[in-house]
Amino acid sequence: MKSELIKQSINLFVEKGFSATSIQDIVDTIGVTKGSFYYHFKSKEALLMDIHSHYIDDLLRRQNTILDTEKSHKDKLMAVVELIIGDIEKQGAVGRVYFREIRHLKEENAAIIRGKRAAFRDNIETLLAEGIEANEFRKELQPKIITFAILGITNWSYQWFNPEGSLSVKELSAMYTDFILYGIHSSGASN
Amino acid sequence: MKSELIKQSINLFVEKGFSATSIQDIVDTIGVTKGSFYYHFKSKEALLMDIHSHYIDDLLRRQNTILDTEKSHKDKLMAVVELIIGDIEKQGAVGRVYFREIRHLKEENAAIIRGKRAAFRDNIETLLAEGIEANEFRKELQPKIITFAILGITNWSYQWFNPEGSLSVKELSAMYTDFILYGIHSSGASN
Amino acid sequence: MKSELIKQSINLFVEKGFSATSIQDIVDTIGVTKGSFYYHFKSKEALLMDIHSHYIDDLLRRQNTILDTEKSHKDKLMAVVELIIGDIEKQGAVGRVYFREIRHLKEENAAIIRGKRAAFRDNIETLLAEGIEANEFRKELQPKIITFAILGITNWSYQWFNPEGSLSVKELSAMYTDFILYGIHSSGASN
Amino acid sequence: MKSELIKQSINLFVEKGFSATSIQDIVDTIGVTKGSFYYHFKSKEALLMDIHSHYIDDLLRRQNTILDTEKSHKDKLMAVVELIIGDIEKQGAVGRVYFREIRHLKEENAAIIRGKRAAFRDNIETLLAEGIEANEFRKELQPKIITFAILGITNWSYQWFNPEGSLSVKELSAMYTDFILYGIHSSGASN
DNA sequence: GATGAATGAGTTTTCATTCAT
DNA sequence: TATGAATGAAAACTCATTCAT
Repeated sequence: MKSELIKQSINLFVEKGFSATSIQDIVDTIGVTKGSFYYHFKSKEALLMDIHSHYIDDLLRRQNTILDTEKSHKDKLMAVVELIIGDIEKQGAVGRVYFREIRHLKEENAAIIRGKRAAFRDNIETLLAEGIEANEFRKELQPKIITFAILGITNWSYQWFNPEGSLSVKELSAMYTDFILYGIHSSGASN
Repeated sequence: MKSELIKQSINLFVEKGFSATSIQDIVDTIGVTKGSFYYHFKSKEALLMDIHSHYIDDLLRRQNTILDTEKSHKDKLMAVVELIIGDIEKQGAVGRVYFREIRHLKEENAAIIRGKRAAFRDNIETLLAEGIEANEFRKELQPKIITFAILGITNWSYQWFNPEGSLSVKELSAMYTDFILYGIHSSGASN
Repeated sequence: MKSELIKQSINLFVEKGFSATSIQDIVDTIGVTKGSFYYHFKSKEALLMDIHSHYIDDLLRRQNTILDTEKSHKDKLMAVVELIIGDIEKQGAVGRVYFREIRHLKEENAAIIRGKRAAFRDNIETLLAEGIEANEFRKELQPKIITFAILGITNWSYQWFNPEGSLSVKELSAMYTDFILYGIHSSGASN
Repeated sequence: MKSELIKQSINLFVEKGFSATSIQDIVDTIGVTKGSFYYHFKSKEALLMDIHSHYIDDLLRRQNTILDTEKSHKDKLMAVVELIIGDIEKQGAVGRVYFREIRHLKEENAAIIRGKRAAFRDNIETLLAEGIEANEFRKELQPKIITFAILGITNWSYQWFNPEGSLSVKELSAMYTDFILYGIHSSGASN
């Protein structure tokens, strides 16, 4: 029931936004009462924090697995891009909430999430820096800025990409990987 | 006074979000009463629409100037990237509202804005398609998808880039242009 | 209208207690809406503070007048006792709220009221001390403790005394003055 | 466990008031669940009634012992004053609840408690009347009113007296007995 | 142009109580 | 005896909007 509340609230948050979604809206979708909601969550903000925590924790765990498993820096980067974009299929809605609603967490919680977001970003930045060192990526790149560019590409796709359309998640990942790589690869040649 | 209301509301919308900002919050910052607000705006949503309209109209106008003025497709693309990123300096706050709060427009108005957004996007898509045709860009690219990638890079920068930091708007534009070009340019070589 | 809200809320607070009285209860008695209440008061606690402030400020002002006007310490004390008890007639309800509900003020406000209560008490204590000095009252008394005893007598009367019964406010004051005096007067003889 | 619930609830009622204390607050202090509470008490009001009943029954029993044991009316009165004030030490918290929260009993129970309060008061009134008859106290006193004065003195002390301060319960009783006596005693002379 | 007062519908949250296990 | 989950009613408070002046 708690997980049902989370699931439905995510859909509503995507559709109407966090502030514009009322507890009443949420409980109505599964036919329980507001009291029930507050049995499971201390507050509306606590629910939002729950959503954010689970999402980024899961993402970080899988990112670490990739970094431990893949061999070349290029492969690592490709896998991370696929990780983010691949999620649109199963967790697109959560992702949209995650990218959009962090400002409705109270400062204390926002700081925790921002810390984890930074860790996720730092992992990419380090990956780029090491790839440059290893001559896999272009020397003149600034890892920090390129990291933001890559995240812009992947994260923005949550705003427009419909995985049920004619383009699959796999195909989009491939295109974006190609786009990113042949901008940062030390040789400028395409495949 | 109307423009003062717009200016202050933009700041508040950035800080707290549209839903979480009350008319009272807005009028308090300039020391007038709610009645005054309703003399100038029909509703809270009308104010939001006003902000959206001016922003996208201005952007479209400048984009068209670029498309009419610049020569090569490469130069056109570079200028459009600079247009978006350069705006962070003077209109960063409006941009953040524009990217974030469209879902609080009523459907009728949202449709208008979505139309103009699509026009802005289509212009880039067309530019890419023509660039491919003209052999300036790689043949195998899908203009529509690459457009989203480019917009991801530029629009996402509104979320993190601080133009008062050590990196200037000019420098960021240059880096991103380079990053984009040498991923889409038919020759893979960097400058 | 603001004063009407205060008046009715006092009656309800006496009857049901502060916590058990809802804003709805209050506004219902004068047929306005909750919104109106919150236009005039920032919160329920602010209303309670308003009641407390006015009551004690008025009391202190009148106590000071007495201390400045009356001649002997005995007369001053009698007048203060009459002040407190006499108020039951016109402000009995406010007094009952004042004595009972201070713990529902937020700490910040409670401290202010406690300060003024202490001032009122200190004035009596000083009066007693000076009366002892002047040989009007018994030497062995501890002014501080006797002050509490006197306040106990007068304040407790708000809990049981009905000024519309067979005993008038004047008569009660006289009885209590007599009771107090011939316990503290240096001669133990009654009149 | 039942007695533990009573003990902790008394502390909370003193601190926050009956209405402002939730069942959750109570059970949290001893680490059980609300269900447990309702195994032991039919309702929140039943708990309050339990507290009131035990307190006044105990007080009445001890008052009767005093009335049966002590010889002179003066001694009886002194012992009753000591009884009330002495309780601040061991049962100060219950007393504060008892004086303050009677209005949260349902009418049926409030009537029972009011009856017992009246009995306690009547015993003092009778004691005074007999003392007057026996020439121990002043003829012109109205026993009923003086009873309220005495109760005012003693009961009010629950609002300010800290038995852990520099003044002991014994000392306070002595002072108040002296204060009361040499106001009502037929001879006006102090000890 | 601007204000002050009011509204009504809605918001988040609390809480005494119940009950199957 | 005790718990965990749920309820329903009500609480305090907010807020976009209106309107007479």
